[in-house]
Amino acid sequence: MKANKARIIFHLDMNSFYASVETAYHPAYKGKPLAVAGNPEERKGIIITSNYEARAKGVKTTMPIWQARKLCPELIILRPNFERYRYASSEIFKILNSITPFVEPVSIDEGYMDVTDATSPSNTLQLAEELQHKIKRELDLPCSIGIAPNKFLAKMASDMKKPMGITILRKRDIPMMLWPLPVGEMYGVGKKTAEKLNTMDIHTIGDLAEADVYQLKQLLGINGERLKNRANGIDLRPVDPDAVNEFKSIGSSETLPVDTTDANEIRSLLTALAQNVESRMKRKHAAGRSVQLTIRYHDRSTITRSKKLPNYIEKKEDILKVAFELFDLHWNLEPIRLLGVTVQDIEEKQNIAQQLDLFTYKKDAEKEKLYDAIDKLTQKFGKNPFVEVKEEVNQQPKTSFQKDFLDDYRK
DNA sequence: TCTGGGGTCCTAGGACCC
DNA sequence: TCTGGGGTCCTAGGACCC
Repeated sequence: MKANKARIIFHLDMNSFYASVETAYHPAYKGKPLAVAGNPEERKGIIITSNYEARAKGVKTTMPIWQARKLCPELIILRPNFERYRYASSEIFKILNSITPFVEPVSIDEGYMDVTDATSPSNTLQLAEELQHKIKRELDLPCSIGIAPNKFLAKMASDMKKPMGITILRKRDIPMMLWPLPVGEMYGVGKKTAEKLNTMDIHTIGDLAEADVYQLKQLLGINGERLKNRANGIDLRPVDPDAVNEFKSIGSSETLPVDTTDANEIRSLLTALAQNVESRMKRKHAAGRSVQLTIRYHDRSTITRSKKLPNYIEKKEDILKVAFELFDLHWNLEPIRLLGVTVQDIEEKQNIAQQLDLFTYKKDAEKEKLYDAIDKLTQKFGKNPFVEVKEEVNQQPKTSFQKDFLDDYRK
């Protein structure tokens, strides 16, 4: 990236994605109010996505189904079909990648592209139109595209015209297009932050742009400064195609059909959650060093309890052992609404091969071999690299001496 | 008659070490 | 008889986003 060249960033946002995919599969639903929702027999029966016809009747995401039906009796409600959405998503990103390798997926239905070197400024709008039409033509899916010199402005721009909109937001457009918006509509400002900003008499993005940075930092910490910069159109984050692979946690949670205190039910749900986490970790060739348990009680109060482990783990049994341990330690015996299991501090296995090789196979023969090696190397180097931890070798090399030892041991 | 499930990032306090 | 200051790691919770 040439430093002096202004970037051209696209933010592409699929319009009511799940609902649009369903309509593409069932053309007969076109033009009718439609929503994708969980099981209406259970309380997870809430609206996940609705199309524009349904939104016009007041149907909104997270609304319970019974409420949506009241607002819109003719609403077509479908169960989610995630394989379908994942497949559509991968087809979309194939199209984006055919234009430039600088594509950063942010979620299943949204991504950034750095097209600086894939187009010239005079052809940018045409490129966006072609892209939008191609996705519509080939997949029958509508999207909106924001075009701007950075990610934040592109994100705000893609939100301005929906569905099937294309919006250009240049630096010079900021005072007219961005500043009049309520501060709560800014990406990164939720309900709580908006309330806090209101106490500083900041109501629009323009107010935020000229607010005192020290006061903002007092109110919001480091985020205060960042938000002020964004409001002024400053955002230097690069489009990072690898970001999608740098996940840090994998978790699974589920709301029970009814609150429970039944030990068997709890055990079997935790087992299923651990199983789910294991298989997704396997798919991503990952292992993790920390397990977190989430308990949501009948009154929706939620606690999280976690434990950092000496080793990377990947197996269901290992995850489950820690989850049960945390559960026994922290459950207050109140009825439970939701349980969750998450593995954190995740690494791809190829990056932790050394530790897995050396430290998780430490049992028995492997351990003997290791101790022999330590003895031998202690003589060779004149000191024991693990002098303080000989009985507990489950740790990463910290000193260059320990690292040398590992390198030598692996030969 | 209510509010899912998947994530990321930041903050703050306590333990521990120097 | 009293007790600094900095740094890192771990844990829990909160805010936000899709």
